[in-house]
Amino acid sequence: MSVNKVILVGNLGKDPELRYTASGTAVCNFSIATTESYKDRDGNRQEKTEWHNIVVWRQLAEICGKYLAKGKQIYIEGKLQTRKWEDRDGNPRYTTEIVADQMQMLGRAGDDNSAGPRREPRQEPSMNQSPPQNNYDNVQFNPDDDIPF
Amino acid sequence: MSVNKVILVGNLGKDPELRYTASGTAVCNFSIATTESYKDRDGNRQEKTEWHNIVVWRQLAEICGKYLAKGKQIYIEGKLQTRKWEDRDGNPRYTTEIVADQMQMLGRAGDDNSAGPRREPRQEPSMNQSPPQNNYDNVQFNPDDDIPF
Amino acid sequence: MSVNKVILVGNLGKDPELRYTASGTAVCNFSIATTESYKDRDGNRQEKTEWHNIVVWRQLAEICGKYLAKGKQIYIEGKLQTRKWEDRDGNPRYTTEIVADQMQMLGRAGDDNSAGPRREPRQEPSMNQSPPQNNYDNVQFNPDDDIPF
Amino acid sequence: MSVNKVILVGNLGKDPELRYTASGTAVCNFSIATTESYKDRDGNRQEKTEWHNIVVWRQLAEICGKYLAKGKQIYIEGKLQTRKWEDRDGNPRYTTEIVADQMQMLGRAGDDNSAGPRREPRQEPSMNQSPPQNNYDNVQFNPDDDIPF
DNA sequence: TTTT
DNA sequence: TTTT
Repeated sequence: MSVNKVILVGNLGKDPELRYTASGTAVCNFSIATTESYKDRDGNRQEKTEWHNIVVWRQLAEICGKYLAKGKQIYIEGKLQTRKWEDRDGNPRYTTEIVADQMQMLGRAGDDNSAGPRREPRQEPSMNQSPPQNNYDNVQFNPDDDIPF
Repeated sequence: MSVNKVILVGNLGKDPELRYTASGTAVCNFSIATTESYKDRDGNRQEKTEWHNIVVWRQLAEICGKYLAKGKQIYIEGKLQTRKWEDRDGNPRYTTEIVADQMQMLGRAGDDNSAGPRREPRQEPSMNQSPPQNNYDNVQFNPDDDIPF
Repeated sequence: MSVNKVILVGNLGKDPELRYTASGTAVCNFSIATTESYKDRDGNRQEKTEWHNIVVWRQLAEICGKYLAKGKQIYIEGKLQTRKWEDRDGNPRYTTEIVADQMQMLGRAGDDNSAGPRREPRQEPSMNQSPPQNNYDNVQFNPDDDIPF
Repeated sequence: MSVNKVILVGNLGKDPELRYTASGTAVCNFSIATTESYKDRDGNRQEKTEWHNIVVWRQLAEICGKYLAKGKQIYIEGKLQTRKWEDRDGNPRYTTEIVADQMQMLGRAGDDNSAGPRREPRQEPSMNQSPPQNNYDNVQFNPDDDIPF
């Protein structure tokens, strides 16, 4: 009885990060920027950029890790999810992410947005970054789990 | 060159809060829940509820303040916006909200989702709540501003 | 490299029609109305209703046949598809439908939009209707086919 | 109490056609293709292309007429509308179009999807084409009308 | 053909 | 941190 849907078209700010949970499930993180232009009260054109944290799981994670790169323009469809975590002082903190289940690379073949792997899919060495980076180490997925979030 | 769109169908967790900026612009805040059901690894049906903070401005804010109420099911369309604020220790904190520009009340006349004002639009007494409540007092809008965010 | 998405919230004009292809694949057809209100040049409020033909396949078709009914308000997500057929004079004709892959019943339990089967899922006796009714008799699906359209 | 929304990312099949109603309102028509790939029952990758007729009004029509061209990849957001017309034998016919209110050119500067006017906005000489081309000649709009469809 |  |  509910709908939770996000649709974004934007550009990656950095290369995506592909990782694996302890049980071997692929997860890919990256952020994309959307920019809105508007006129301020003086009639001058201004821009406002919004950054969105994207999480992708399983097969689509592998594809994102393999084909996406900094600067690429993509279409993302997914759902909003707010994740709770604790900062170093044990205080509760919340981070909102888009859990994407569809991704389309935009632009046409021949430009930087063309198909074809950009590089060897690079697995990130570790996950010691401070939040909002998720640490999935303590998540005990089976690789074939139908992960519900 | 970008798209930032959120579509939600969910139910209000509380009555909406209608306020006005110092310059008289109406702003309405409320949160809605979306619930997803899935089967866990034991095959049992589980539910996961997500809460979304909604912000509405100007005329639509007045409508939301007047017609929405706790429990009502609505359709929301808007954009994602992450707002930065400081906690009491001066640390940067971020809250993600949906700035809605379309709202539809769902359900049919005769149920609790019917049309007709639920009450006198209630203006909240103050805005001294802790974040993620936005404090718009220091925002100097003109009422007719084309507020860009 | 493309996106084809339709999102509708509207009411069924009639009970849905559930059928099966020769190979046993369930297909459900119904139409929903969306209504837009606007002001004409005299400032009078006018309404314009749009009718949308919905097609649903397989498991979701069974659900729609079982739970939907005339008047119910639903959320539909799917894709646009234009189907070519021939009228009685052999002229080519085109009908645009929404092939839905997600459906949500709206409203809350207790009203007419509540859950629970409305009746025995009724299979339509035949398909001798004139277009835009699709005649799937000559479609040779295997029940488990991953029907691509 | 309803929602009627279409979201497309696709490529123009031809240059857009910019026209004006008798009262001077700009209207732009073009079609875009979306392509879906799937595997047939033999496991072979197949493609299915869908064509969508787009109608844009007023200021956005001028922009589309000026900047869009055959082959360009765009994002379109709008609503479904089925228009009734009569064929030469006086039989009723129906054409479904997307009335777009948002358009974004995709891809990055430097490729064929770059910004900058492609040519002088070309006004089509006449509108004697057979349907589904709309003939707006008998529509009596005032240029500033808030055209409701 | 629905609904408000 | 992107892009225009």
